[in-house]
Amino acid sequence: MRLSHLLFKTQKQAPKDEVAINAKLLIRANFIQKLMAGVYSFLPLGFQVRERVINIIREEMNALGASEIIMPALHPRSLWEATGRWQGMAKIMYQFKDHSGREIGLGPTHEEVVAVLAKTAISSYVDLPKAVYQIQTKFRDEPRVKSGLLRGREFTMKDLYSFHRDQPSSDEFYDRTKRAYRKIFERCGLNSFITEASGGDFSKEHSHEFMVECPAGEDEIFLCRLCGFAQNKEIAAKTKNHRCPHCQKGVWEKVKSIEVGNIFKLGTKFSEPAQLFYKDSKGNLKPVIMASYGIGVERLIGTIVEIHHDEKGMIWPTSIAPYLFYLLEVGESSSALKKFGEQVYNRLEKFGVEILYDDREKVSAGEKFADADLVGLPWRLVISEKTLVQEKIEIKRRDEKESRLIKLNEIKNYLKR
RNA sequence: CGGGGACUGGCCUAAUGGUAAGGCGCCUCGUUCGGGACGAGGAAUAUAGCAGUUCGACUCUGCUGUCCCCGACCA
Repeated sequence: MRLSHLLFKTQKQAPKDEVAINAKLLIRANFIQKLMAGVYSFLPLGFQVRERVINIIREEMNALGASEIIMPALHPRSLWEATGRWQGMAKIMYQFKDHSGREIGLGPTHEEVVAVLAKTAISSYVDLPKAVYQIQTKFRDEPRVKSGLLRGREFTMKDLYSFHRDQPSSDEFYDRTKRAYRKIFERCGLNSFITEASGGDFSKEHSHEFMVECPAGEDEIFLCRLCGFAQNKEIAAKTKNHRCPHCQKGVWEKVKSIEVGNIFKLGTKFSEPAQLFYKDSKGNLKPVIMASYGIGVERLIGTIVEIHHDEKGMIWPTSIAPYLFYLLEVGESSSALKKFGEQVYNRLEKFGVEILYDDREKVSAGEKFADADLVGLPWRLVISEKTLVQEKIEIKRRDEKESRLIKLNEIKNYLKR
């Protein structure tokens, strides 16, 4: 991709009212643009990141055996009346009337809708277990939007719902999903802690939150680095000597963190109101056991920026970087140099190398270097008089200082995501 | 929802009661060419909105809006 083809315009200074690092960097680098509080457009580079994150999530969901669907954002009031959540979630749910006076809500979550949907698909124990997920826009009238992408009003959520005959089946899938979630976050360059939390409205049992330790986080959790046990501060056990209540050995430490995912055992809370029943092998009608599992895509992206950056800009994990290479030329833009740059770009592009070519003219070398750092692709390729005479290119990792010269065909050693 | 702060061209900042100015960015020309280069020239839908005080308001007062921060809230 040529930089000149993108909507690309960086800013030296972030808008003064932005405090959150993720907002400052993503806006400066033109990955996103704020339309209103908590509502963002994703521009070409931001869109690429979002797509890559979504693909990782999708791969892990498919590996679980879940199938992808997509459900509407527009929900009728009646559906939400059945579970009592039209009133229960009124504060956070956008609710309005359409032209005919029909009452509509914008979906903040999809338990109600998915339960109805499952009614047609599930009638017998042989239909179970099943799991479906979607990657879809959610709307929540958050009382307080904050921290750039970390808490918005319109955002993409991957929500997974599983359906089971009984609790053991649900528990087994729940545990597999737990592992899938950790893997997703790990693939995105994040170390997450599985944290016990209250079940909220859903369940008396604990739910689990996936927390990433980060000073920008709005949550506080207690965790033990020794055994990995963690609880959020609402339910955290009081401990003697600040020792881990689980292993009794490690320090029971309080840290700031960001919730990047959460999972709930729903039991029959949604299946009963929706009359989602199945017949067991003896012909008895039983309510389906459900569980739900969510990941906020934009929040995940914001978290990655909070964790992976330096004073110059973002440092994207290779797995989700918008492109692998940032190619630029420095030195006087003699025709030979420019020609070599074009040649290198065209050859790499032809080989399918994921490369972003800073082909802007009348832009100083310093500015290109600064933008390369800000955008934060894993590798920077530089072409100059020095490299031209040797018919080589200079390569440098974004997070390392040293660069070296390689022959063009050696690029194949750097293609791995 | 309670509290606090901010609001001047696309972005940052100056003018604190008296001609709305500068930098980045943008356009033109020239010189540069390994870390946000330099010179000359140019353009711009800018004082958030509405009232009020005043001879005169970016500046003071009130109301409204928007954004940010702290707290509450967060299936």
